[in-house]
Amino acid sequence: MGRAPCCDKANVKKGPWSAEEDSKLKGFIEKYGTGGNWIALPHKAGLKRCGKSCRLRWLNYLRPNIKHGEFSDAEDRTICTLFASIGSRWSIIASQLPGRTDNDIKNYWNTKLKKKLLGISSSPKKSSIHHQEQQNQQLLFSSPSPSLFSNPYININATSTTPLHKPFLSGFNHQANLVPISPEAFSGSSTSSSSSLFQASQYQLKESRSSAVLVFGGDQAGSCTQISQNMSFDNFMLYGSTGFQDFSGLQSSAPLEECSSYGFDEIKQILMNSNNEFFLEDQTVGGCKAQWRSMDTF
DNA sequence: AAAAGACCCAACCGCCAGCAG
DNA sequence: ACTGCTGGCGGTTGGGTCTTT
Repeated sequence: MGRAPCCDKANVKKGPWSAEEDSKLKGFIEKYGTGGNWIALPHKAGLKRCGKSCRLRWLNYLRPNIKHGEFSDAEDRTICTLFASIGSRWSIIASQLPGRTDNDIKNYWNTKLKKKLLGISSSPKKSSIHHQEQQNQQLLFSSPSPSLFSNPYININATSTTPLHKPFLSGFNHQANLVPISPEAFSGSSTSSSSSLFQASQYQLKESRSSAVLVFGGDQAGSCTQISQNMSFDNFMLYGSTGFQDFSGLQSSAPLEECSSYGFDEIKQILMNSNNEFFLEDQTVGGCKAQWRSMDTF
């Protein structure tokens, strides 16, 4: 036997909300709050709606300070970066964009941003899509053009031959106001050892407020190959895991500058010369095999 | 001008985790 | 420990609108 429905479906209205319904719901919540019970709310507010429907309407439309309309470039970048890092965790992504709802971002991603990143025009002929993707891929993978590093939408991903955690770190620079992602954001994808690593990463993020962080891997806090100089690298995201499975040595917390084995120019050169794959050898622990790919893998 | 196709987005659906009894 | 309920979430849908033919 299935679960009992949350409401009497025969007696609830469905479909678009009327202005009168909006007004009733808004007025009630502003006056009494939700009372922590959405199921009972519609009856109290005099609405013939399912509680879930009321909740959705409030959260996505009626709630104060909801931002509607065009997404800014900064918002685009934040969405891209987070999507590359944590995937379709829309509620988490929304929490980094004040005024935006998860539904809004999800719709925006599915209808516009994804296409924008792939360089697909708004009304492509079907046969041209594949060709366009191929072109994009070619551009990302083979061109050593400097434009590669000024394209705000390029994503770089790293994977290990023996993946342990995905992702173990995500660093992003949202304007000057960097907001570290909490370990809870990755529940289900982390282990105790990666949690320890994450704590170190969080510290590093805070310390590099005005610059981007690139981490390739490592089995100790101070051994991650990373770049944190003042460079316009805030559009790049790379994550991966080390080939080492033993995280027990996690205890050092070397300053950022000291644990960088590679400079920006070196990384740039490696990426330009790579054939979709490269191996980074960290002076401390060995290294990690990393790959990068174009956005069409999303 | 009309039909067809594409796009957009509000809303729904079903699953899952957490909690209370 | 088990069960049922609720809130929260992500995926999907459907219908209105816009664009193209």
